[in-house]
Amino acid sequence: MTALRHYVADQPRRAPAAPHAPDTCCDLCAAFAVTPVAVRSPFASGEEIFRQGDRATMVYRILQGSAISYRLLSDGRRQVTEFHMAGDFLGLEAGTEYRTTAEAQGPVIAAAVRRADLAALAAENSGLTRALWQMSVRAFQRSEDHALILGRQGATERVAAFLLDYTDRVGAREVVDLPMTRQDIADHLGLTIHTVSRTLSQLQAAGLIEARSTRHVRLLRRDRLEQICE
Amino acid sequence: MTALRHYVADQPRRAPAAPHAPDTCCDLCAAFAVTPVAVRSPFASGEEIFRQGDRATMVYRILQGSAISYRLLSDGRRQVTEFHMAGDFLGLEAGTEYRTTAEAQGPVIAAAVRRADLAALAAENSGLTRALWQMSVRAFQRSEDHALILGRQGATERVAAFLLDYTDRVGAREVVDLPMTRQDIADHLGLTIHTVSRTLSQLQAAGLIEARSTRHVRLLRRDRLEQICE
DNA sequence: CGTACCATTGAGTTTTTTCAACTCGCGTGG
DNA sequence: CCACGCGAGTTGAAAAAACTCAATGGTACG
Repeated sequence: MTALRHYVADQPRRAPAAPHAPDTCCDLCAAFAVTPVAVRSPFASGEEIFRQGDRATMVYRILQGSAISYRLLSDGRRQVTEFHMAGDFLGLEAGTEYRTTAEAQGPVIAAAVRRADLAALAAENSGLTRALWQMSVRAFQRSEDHALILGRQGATERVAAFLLDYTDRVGAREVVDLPMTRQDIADHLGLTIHTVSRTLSQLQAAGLIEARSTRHVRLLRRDRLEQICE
Repeated sequence: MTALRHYVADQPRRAPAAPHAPDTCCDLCAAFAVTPVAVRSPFASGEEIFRQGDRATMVYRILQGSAISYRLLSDGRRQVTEFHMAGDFLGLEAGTEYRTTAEAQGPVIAAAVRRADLAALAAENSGLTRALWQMSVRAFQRSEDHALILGRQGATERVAAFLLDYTDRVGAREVVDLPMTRQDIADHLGLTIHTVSRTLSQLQAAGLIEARSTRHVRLLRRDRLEQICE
């Protein structure tokens, strides 16, 4: 699996809207290259990478596949905080405990580093420290954007924003493969599966998107989708 | 532990006037003590401390008074991201631009430090760097908690969570002074002023709170409020 | 083929918003 | 001193948005 790690290790990722600058990634990527890596991967589809409330001992980087992070209320309501893809780091923002559960959405290959090792490295490497800080700031900014959507936008705006954000992050121009279920999208956008489905149907009826299958969407009128988000 | 009391789940509490935020604060506080401080304060009530989109040149620390941070959509919808009180830092979120507008809610006295100076200090002081990182992580965690509320909780749960969070943060036992308007609360919770008002009335009718005046609330049944938040 | 799971769609209900009226407290100026 | 007006807050009734319940459709997989 070391080989696999090299396979995606220095892939520069992420396009326009997602603020994932290459420079901040480098020192972290380097850390993943040099420190003793304890890999628990591959994770099976649906397997938990870590769980909300667990002691946060490891930081992961997804090399292949995608994952989903969520939090649960006691009555089962779920808030999906983020969809992760190859290149993303997981578990960085934690204090002593993971605040979300991270679950593989299909087979996932991930590299792992002990938080303690990362901390030790960071103590000597100011670039790494900076990178860690930057990652937290980015996560904060994404979360704040998300809160704005959840607090103040309607269903159509939420779905449009999701489609744009996700396509940007995977670097897709037009056709997107959505590895998550409608339920996952709903739990991310604070809606029900029904509202998401209806909204997608309406967007298609309006000619803004084309659903080639349930998991493949084509954005026909990106401009108008952006307009919807204001 | 499943989530609830999640609003500020494991935030360290802040004391009212003397915010001795333990480890993370000290180095930052020290930075405010030693660097050339360019104070623009006092800010008049309603005055903007900085504005969304401005180049982020300064970091502030509130010494007296309270402030509110918000973001605006193009059509005027507003999302209040945070209520700030004495001891809080503003503008740390560290892009090149401020992502929110911060506004004084009444006369505010604040200390200010140039971001550049802070960065220079951080380059030599690893404790400060760590503190900066910690602040970002905290902000992220608060924002994630907020997103959970906005995405998955109803009006009563939102208002209850707000009351509990705010009283905790000011360190109030029972009676809280709310320096913000109903509109501010509504824009924080993703509701309308009407729903906030109605919900507070219902909580009072149910005997969970007592509204001594519109800006003074007494929490009679903290246990049941916590229960509402699950 | 049949089963299981996901997704879509319709109908009715609940929650929240919108619209509108009215109250309250407070400061100003007659 | 009191009337007035203004901003903030409350409350009722109607409308809109999203949710729940229920049924149907589609696809993958054994």
